[in-house]
Amino acid sequence: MERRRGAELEAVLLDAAWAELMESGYAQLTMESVAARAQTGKQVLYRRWRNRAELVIASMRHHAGSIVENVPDTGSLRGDVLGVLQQMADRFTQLGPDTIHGLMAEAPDLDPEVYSRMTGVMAAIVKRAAERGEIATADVPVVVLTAPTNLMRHEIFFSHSPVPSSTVTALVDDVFLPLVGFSRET
Amino acid sequence: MERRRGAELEAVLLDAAWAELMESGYAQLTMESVAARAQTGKQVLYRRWRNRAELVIASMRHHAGSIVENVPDTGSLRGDVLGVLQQMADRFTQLGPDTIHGLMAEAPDLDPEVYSRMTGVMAAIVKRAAERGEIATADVPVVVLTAPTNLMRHEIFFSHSPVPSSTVTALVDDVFLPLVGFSRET
DNA sequence: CGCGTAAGAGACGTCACGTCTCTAAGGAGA
DNA sequence: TCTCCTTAGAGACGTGACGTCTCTTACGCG
Repeated sequence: MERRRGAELEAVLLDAAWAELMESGYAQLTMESVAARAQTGKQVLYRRWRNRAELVIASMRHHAGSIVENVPDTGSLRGDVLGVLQQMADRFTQLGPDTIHGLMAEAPDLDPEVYSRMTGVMAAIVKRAAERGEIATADVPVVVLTAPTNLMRHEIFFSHSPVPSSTVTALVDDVFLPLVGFSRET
Repeated sequence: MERRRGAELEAVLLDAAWAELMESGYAQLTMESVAARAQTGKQVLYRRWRNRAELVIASMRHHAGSIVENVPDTGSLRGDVLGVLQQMADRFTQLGPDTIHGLMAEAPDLDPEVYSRMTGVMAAIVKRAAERGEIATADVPVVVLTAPTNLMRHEIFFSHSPVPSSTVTALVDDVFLPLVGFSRET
């Protein structure tokens, strides 16, 4: 019997967790079920992660890169913001609300850094827009900068169904753009 | 031994659940602990609520009335919106994030109605403001109407500490009022 | 005054948790 | 090539809470 080790084994574990998550959802995912799917023992999991939440978070990170490394650059402010929000929507509707809520409940110390990340992304987008002259200034209150991503996150968390794209465009056109003094033409 | 019944007993149960929630938090609250505190058996709880989440929600409703029944009327748009947001903040910082997240995770069908409720509250406030002439029109996109309360809810859920009042005022002054075309004087 | 509903109490089976223990694989070093 | 040491693979184990069931007994209703 080939015995897996190190990084190879770890990848198998994370894949097993991801598969379990996609197939049965967070509530059904147990350390036992992941171990069984990976054809190993629970101890192998507990050696690496302290609990279910950490395992699942690691598996999410393993499975998909971060939005931060993939900031859209469409050439227009509107396009960029839509791109970011759409990425968030896609990312999380894949998971479903029960995973999100479960994780929140079990991982009290889920990086606050994760949330502030989006602030940086939005700041970059706004800066570019200002340089292009689309808007007057990149000097925008933080609360405005984070409004679209926060509202998006709110939708994701509280709507029990995938976020419709009409909501995404409304967030951009009726909330964000007006706030940064972007006058709509068309 | 006096045997409690009906509404009297129910109140005792809800109070016990609330006390347990305040004292130990949602994670520590078990059907057993509530039953013990109320000096009764688990069956009495299960006869009324299907699970922990339903019990806790009932206990929250029992303990504090709804914001809807208490819409602020300060005479100014700004004051009214601040009032609503502050009520939300107070309400939920009392509970703590673990209760919120726990409930979300365990009560998948937590009334969507609960969220849309706030839309009505905000609509009423805006309507009054329009009638007073503070703003040009009460015809505001839903996404704008719900922006402040949704952002507030977002803060409550994701900040692990009480929401500072500076955030509350920023939401009103930098996001909501500009969106409804309220020009700040001072 | 007798009946029926539900309170009070707790036993019970189940499930997943997280810990522990044991055997054996297979890489590193001599 | 042999030995040692880490750790994979497997599963037993104790614990805690769940939600169900059962039993006795209080008490409101007719």
